[in-house]
Amino acid sequence: MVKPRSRTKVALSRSRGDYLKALYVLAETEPDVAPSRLAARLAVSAPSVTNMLRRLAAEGLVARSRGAGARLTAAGRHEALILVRRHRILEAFLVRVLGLDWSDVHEDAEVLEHHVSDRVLDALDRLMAHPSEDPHGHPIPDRRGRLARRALRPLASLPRGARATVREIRDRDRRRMAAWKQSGLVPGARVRMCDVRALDDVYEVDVEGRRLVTGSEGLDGVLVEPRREGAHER
Amino acid sequence: MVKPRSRTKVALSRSRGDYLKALYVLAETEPDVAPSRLAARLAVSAPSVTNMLRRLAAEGLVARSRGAGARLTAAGRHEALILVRRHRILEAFLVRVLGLDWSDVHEDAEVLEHHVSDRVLDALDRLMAHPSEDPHGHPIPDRRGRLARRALRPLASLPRGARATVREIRDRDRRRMAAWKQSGLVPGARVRMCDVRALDDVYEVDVEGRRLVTGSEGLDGVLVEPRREGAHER
DNA sequence: CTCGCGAATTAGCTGTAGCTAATCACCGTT
DNA sequence: AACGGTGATTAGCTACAGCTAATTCGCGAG
Repeated sequence: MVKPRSRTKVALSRSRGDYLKALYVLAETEPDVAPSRLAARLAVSAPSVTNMLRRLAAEGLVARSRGAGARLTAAGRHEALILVRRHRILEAFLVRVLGLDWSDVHEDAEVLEHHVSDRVLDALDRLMAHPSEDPHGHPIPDRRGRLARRALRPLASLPRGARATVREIRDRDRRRMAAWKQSGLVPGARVRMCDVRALDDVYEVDVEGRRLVTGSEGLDGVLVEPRREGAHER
Repeated sequence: MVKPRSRTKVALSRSRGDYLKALYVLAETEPDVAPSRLAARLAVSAPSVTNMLRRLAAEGLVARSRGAGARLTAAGRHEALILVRRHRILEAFLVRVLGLDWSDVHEDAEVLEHHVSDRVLDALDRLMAHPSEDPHGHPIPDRRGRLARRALRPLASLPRGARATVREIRDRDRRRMAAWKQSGLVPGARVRMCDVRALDDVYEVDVEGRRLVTGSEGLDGVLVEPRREGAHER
């Protein structure tokens, strides 16, 4: 097909981008990403990972030190963030403009992020007046790939009685996402941790007035920003 | 990568779709499309065309009779029309919603038509209240691939003094398209053929009150619908 | 210090879709 | 009827990105 130029600004292939994004995401929990983790996340075989990492390393996008997995270089991280930006702008568009379901737009954005031109992306961004967050509450990196960093904590980590506001929903499974949406756990929702029984792994959370009782697994991926006591009660 | 299943509804690859669309368009001037014409239009080599036609024939999308070029089967024509529908809906979106330039959206639509899901396409269509034409005046096939056929004629074929309304702008070159836009030759524009000097290949056309003098080449691709004399003067 | 296990890598294939170079086929002249 | 030229096809390669099977590496246990 067409020749994908070397160093120049010619947009990576679908696969390359997916690897970079996965490296970016997985690096959050562990900076050195093992090939096996990449293979699992991308649903490809281990040899495929080895191969692709070799290519990406040759292009200066990832660094590999023997025995210590792979990590993004500055250039690689930049590429990843550009893709994250595209993804989130697209998700915002799909939900806010096209009215598609919040919990269901990931796949479409995943495909389109690799194919939409900068011109179209900018137009989408403009149409929405440059949103700062996607529909799941994730901040959108700016045009240069800079990301506002926020101090959020898992909902399950709130002490009994604490109030907070849901800020981000992190998950790749639309079924769980749909369930959260159902129970009101959406960005902006105000919550209060009513009861924590860590031994039984049971959490009782007040979500905008409705009572949610669930195990910690059912809260995994919901990030909140604690609210001061005495702030305006809803 | 992923396995592109056989007969089932799994959307053709980028290349396959491009061949089908080219066959569809080229068949308008000559039903049997010679491989060389395909090669020229798609900017690929002759052997590549032979190869791809073999594959498409094996899938029942094109028919090849020795010595007589290729033509779409009913199935192939349907696929082509579905792509045409996607393309035109996308162009309409890019212009009407995103405000991109009329003469400049072809390339983006060309890429996106292969990657947008039906769900998103339908949402775009809905957002625009199911447009019947794209920004160049081309009718949009319906969901089943049926296309309203219209009787239009080339602007250059109008006799001296005839009045008409521009309906379609057919061209793949954005420079020419931009030039037409500049001179007012856009779908809906009312024109009158003031003078034809066929020998010198000079045409003088009144476009919404402005005088345009050009050779026939400068009008090629502008299709009009003649207006009755005595219809309401502008 | 060696063994074995699991993770990583190498070897070698598959499929898509492009390419060039070489060959073949048909058609109109002479 | 033979010849040449245009255009189509075959042969054989390249690149990407995946795969399985086989091999190697590194590290902890004995």
